[in-house]
Amino acid sequence: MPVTIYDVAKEAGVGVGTVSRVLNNNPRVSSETRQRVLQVIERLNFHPSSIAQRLSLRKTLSIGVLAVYFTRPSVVERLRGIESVIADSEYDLMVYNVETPSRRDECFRSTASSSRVDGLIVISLAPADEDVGRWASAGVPVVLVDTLHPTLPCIIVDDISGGYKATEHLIKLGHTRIGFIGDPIHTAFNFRSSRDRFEGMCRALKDHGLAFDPAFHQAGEHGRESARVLTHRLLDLDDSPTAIFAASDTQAFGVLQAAKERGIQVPQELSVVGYDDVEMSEYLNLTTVHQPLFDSGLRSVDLLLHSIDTSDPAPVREQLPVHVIERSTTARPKN
Amino acid sequence: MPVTIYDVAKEAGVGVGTVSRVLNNNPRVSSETRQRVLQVIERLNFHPSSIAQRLSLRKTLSIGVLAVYFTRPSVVERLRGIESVIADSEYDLMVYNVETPSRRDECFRSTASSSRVDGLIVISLAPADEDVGRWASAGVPVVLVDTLHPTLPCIIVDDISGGYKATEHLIKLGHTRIGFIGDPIHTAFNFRSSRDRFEGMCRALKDHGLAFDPAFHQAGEHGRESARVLTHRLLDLDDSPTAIFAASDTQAFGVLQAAKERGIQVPQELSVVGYDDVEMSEYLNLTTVHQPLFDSGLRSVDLLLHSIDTSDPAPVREQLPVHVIERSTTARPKN
DNA sequence: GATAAACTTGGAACCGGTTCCACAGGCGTC
DNA sequence: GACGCCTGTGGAACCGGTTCCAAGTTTATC
Repeated sequence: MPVTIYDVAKEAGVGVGTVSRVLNNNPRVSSETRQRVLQVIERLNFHPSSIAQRLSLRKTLSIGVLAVYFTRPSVVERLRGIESVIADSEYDLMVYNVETPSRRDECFRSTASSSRVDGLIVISLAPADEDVGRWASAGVPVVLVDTLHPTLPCIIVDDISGGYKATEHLIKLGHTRIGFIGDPIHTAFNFRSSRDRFEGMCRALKDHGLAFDPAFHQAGEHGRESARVLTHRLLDLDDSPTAIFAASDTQAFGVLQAAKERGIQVPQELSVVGYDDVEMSEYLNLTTVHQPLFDSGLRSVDLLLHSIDTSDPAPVREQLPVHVIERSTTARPKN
Repeated sequence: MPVTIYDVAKEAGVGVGTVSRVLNNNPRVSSETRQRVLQVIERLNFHPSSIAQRLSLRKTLSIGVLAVYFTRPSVVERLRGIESVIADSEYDLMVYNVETPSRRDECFRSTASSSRVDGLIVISLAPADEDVGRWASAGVPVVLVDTLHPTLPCIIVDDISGGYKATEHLIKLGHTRIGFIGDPIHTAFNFRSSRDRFEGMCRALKDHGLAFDPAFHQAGEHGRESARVLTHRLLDLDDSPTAIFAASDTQAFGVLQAAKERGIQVPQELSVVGYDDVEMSEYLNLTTVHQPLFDSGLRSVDLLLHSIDTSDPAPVREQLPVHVIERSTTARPKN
């Protein structure tokens, strides 16, 4: 039987309004009364029911984060950025992990029904106009990370530019036959990062007057093992690439594995560039494209909190910088 | 201005009780009335306020997870196990990340104040009797993972046995000079896993009649870089170890790095065993002790849900099995 | 000493659900 | 036709806070 504000009021000989004012540091309470109430609160070990507060304030005091595959290193890093801001706020963090389209739809729907969350951050999932409409009519502010929608604030990195820079790095080293390993063009979640990185690669090739051999584009399920298999396919080609750009570090690790299995020296015989700069990349000395994952999470919460406070869903589009980190998996080609 | 149950009741020409009964599939409603109410709900696009439900039911419908360093691969894997069960339940998942003792204390306290969460899972953090008392008096069921308390249900792996098995594996290969790299004896969070793994190691040595050289015990801040430095210290010794057991895979990676820096061949000149079997270990062919991280999360939610439903906080102590996975970082010593 | 202004305070109404109680009406039984 | 039982329904009370309004008290002003 928990202690309520009424118990405190009766015990202190005051009204509930006064107790509430004390709880909320409202200055319109005499310091004498405040002291008395505080003592009773202490003595009865009273803690206000946060559920009742939420109902009364019509705020849920929680922020939802909707992530795909939240165990992937890049997502974890974003989550850490998000958590670091929320921990210092009055909000709680609710995590929804999505691994299937049906679960995604369910989450999109349930977060739009009123009073689940005060705000929502969606990572790497592209909502349909219909979903956006539901959130809008439920009055739930939403910020997107690593994905776009015309009417919502978005935090993105310029994947096209990232792909461009990675490729340019290889071209400047002297590579002309560059392979690509990425996600399938059409994924269940319609991810665009791998596509955009490839697009950036194509532009860089074109700008430097290089042709792209369609056989050099290999796509398969995201993951190390799949990338390993695809790499073997690339290296089986007659005029195989001297460098491979992988759409993620995880996939780059698969490339390195395949090279090792064939006894191919990296970087002497094959250069490899990844994308994300996850923690393990430094350890494995992988040349990769660094993107500010932690910061992307951080900024998304900033935007969201601002959007909640001002109910001003300015469709900001914030683009964070990327740059190539040169380590030891890239070098001039042998000849 | 959201639609409430009163709007629905008025529109359908029934009482609020009837609407509530329809919402909760209470059979004591004539099918004719039910149809009418459902139509109105559909037409007004009514979604019950989950906050109001929570207040009324006196349940928060959410489960808290309190984790230290939730970006560590081993913690992430546990979280994934937890999330997979909660996603199928009626509960929401609230994540609290702890990186400092003061944040830990704040979280311990806030989760104990009533009506924050219906249940709590604590990962790797040892609560004091005082904290346990607060949760008990607030009526919040708690399950511990990877840590112990006499009056709470706990999911643990037997770290002593894990350390024993890892060491025995090395001894059977013929190693007699085995180094250890682990966390400091006293950490801010009083982690016991590293200590226990070392304890298991000592027992294995003793059971096989081997002495342990105190200089072979190196402890430092958890992390790859620190482990790398400590490894150099071990290898600088006159009679340096032929094998090193690291208290975690992350630390084992640091050991491998130091060996590489010295041009020491693994496993020919140095055997290395890790602990956790995180995803990267398979890739790096690290011999390690596998512990069922995903399952530990899974089981903890099972126990917690049971505890919530029956309010029977049976202080179960469930111990999950561990075993050595032999890969290519261990071999017979050179001589 | 009358009046206004400022400061405190109590408590009803409200947030939006759930649940229990009372009651109406239909039906079967003796 | 008196009684009991079952089904369906309305609505008040309740969960535990916040907030607004009215009223009481004190202080300032002339």
